[in-house]
Amino acid sequence: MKNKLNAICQKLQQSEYKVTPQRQVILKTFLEHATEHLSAEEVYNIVKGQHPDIGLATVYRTLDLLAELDILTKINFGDGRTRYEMVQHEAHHHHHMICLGCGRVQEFDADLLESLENLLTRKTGFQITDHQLKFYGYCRECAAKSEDKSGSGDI
Amino acid sequence: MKNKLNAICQKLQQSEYKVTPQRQVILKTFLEHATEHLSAEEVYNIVKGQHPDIGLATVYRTLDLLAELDILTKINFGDGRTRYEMVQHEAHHHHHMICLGCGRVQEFDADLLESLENLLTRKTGFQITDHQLKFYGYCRECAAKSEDKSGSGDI
DNA sequence: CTAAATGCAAAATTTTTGCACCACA
DNA sequence: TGTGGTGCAAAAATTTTGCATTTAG
Repeated sequence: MKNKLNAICQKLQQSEYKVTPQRQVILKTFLEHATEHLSAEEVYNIVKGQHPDIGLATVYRTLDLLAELDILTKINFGDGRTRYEMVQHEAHHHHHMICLGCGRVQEFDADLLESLENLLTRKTGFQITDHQLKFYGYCRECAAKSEDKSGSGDI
Repeated sequence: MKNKLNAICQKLQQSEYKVTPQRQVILKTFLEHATEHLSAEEVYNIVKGQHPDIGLATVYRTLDLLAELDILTKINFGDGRTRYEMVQHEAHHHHHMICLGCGRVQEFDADLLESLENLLTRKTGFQITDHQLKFYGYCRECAAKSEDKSGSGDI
């Protein structure tokens, strides 16, 4: 974990950006919440614990910067705020299953898209650098609940 | 096209919603801009031509309603506003290729995800009702442009 | 030392809400 | 005719920006 933080700080320095304590704390937050998809405000609240007088604007600016540097990715689950997660370059592509019942977001891995990407590039000339796949539906628990009601659709 | 509008209006009536002129004009807008991905404000500006004293709030409320009824889908391309497009139940699932150079959004069809969905449901119990796949990269034109610069990465 | 980064507060944007009035069914 | 829908304006929520001050390199 420390390694990763250092690696990213080096990346910052090499890009002529300064490694400020604020930026470090924000990065640490993402490393320590690797499974979550934090919004700017959530990051802000977590970070205030370790760096009480940080400003929300700094959080926004840092998230923007880190996304620009391909250290974070923006994601949007449709809840009105932009969320961020660390890019895992080594790891397999992972995607999201968003439960329409309880709103929980599960992840799964899949590299099955690569052949599709190649096909698309051949057919359209579009050079793909990244993809994002989301499945919407109902998680096991919510699916079980709505079976009780044996309804034919929305409540 | 008229058929489709009528079908949707019936769906509204059956759900005990009223078919107001505002709702009709908004629906017509989506039928006439089938290839675009309109935001609330864009819809509002288009619709004001035919119904000058419509309110932006009504547009938001109508888009919400239509999304709830599964007539529209919300999409988010990361430009800070929610966009909408008509759901095409008969048609194949289509997805988006978003150019990071010029921002244009192309579409493509693919049903290749179905086997993946089945696998996931078997493994996780997650009942999938919909999916969304986005490819990010560079369209043919932008890819050609950046080849000139023969750069090794970001500018 | 100096350009970049920060904090604060104000502004800009997008979306939601309260309420009196209107109109579809 | 009555309830759901609408317009307006105000509020809420999220994100961006200007500027004086601080700080990393």
